[in-house]
Amino acid sequence: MGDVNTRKNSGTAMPVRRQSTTRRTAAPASASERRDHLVKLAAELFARKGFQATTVRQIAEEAGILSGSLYHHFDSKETIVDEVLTTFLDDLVGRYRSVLVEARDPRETLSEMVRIGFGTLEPHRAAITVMQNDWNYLRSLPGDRFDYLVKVEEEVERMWIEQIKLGQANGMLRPDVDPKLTYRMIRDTIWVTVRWFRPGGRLDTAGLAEHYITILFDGLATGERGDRRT
Amino acid sequence: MGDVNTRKNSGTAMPVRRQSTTRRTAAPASASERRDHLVKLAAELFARKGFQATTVRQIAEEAGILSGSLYHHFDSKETIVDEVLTTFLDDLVGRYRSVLVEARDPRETLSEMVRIGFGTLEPHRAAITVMQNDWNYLRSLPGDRFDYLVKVEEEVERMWIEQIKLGQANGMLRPDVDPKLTYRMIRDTIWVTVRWFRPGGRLDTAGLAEHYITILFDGLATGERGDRRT
DNA sequence: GTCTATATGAGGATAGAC
DNA sequence: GTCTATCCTCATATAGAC
Repeated sequence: MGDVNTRKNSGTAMPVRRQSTTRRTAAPASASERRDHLVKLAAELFARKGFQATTVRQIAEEAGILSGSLYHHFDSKETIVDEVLTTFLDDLVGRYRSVLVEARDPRETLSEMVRIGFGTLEPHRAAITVMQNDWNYLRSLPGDRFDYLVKVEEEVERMWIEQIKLGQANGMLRPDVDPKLTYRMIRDTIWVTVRWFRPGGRLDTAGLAEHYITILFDGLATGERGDRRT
Repeated sequence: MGDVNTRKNSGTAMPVRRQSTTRRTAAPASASERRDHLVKLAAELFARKGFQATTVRQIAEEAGILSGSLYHHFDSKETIVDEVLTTFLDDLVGRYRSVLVEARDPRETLSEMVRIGFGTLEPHRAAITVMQNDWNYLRSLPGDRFDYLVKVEEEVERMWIEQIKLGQANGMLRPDVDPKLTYRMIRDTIWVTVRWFRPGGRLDTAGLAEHYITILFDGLATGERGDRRT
């Protein structure tokens, strides 16, 4: 104990930050890279088997070391999953923000946000999976370590809902849908895709995004209520 | 061991059945009821904490007995979760089938299927949650015990896709969306709702269903591409 | 930075008394 | 049908040598 271990939870309110590790002197970088590599390996295992079902022994084995050695890099298994999630969330929120500062019309902004969501699927597949499957469990752990999950979630929700309301206010979106409910459906639809999305399938994430945007804005119906069967 | 324990996995191909317990003689029914009650308690815990994070001791405690006593009713923790899931899936598939035999126009049938999905949210909230969160883990267990999850999943997928294709064939649904992809989006949107749906909120499940059906068929857009910003 | 060795605890499951 | 008592395994984490 007492090593390079805990890299996070220095913040309090705005939890999404980090990524630029605050490198002290002219550090060798390899330490950080090694750590990142371990986190990646762990993330894959967490995604495949679930956080709890993944043992530190398995993580170590994957890295070609013994479980005890892992504790030179991390002070606990929780710290690892913590880093998996914050890395993803930092990236996600950063992307959202950069779209929002450009402030186009709400429909275009919302489409862009959908594209961002699907766009994170590939680089952050493991993290998203962990978030989906282990959210409840992590939130149920004693302590406030994973409170930031809810914080980030709330910030993202505000971003989406604001755009939806803007769209309704200027007449581009139908006024009779509930903004919050609509947001949740969009959100869920995007993230849950990690369950079945595999790179190299018929559609890439960009294709997925456009497909979804089409249905979302224009609906499945053609307008015809006819039935000519054939 | 060697009791009333294993109640399932007698079948091979068509996995969804059971519920009518094949009561041998004129059994007291309370045995079955007791068992069902225990399954319900366990389901709630599984849903809240995750299958693995839930210990048999917790389940027993919830029931006011000791963990050893649980093994009078079930031969393993897996058997319990198994029963949680099959109970739900039996009901779900049964409901789908009864809609499909009535064969109305595809749009109406699809709407009805959406209603069914949301309709299971309340009675089967715990089971659906478990299925969402622990699917990967259960599937990763050694043995073929949970293979039926995939079997049922495939059957349900066929039902949906057939209706979507019918709708496209007779001109009611836009032909330029991918049926399988569309099905998945619908499916995911419905089930993932268990994450946040709580009975007694602003909308009941029927309201949720109508809200979603509206968006799904008619889309979010009004047609106007204008911006009057008020 | 990794190893060996091990503390420490918890979990699933069993046997047999009541 | 439940309890007591307990087995066995496997988990996270630690201490200190190399």
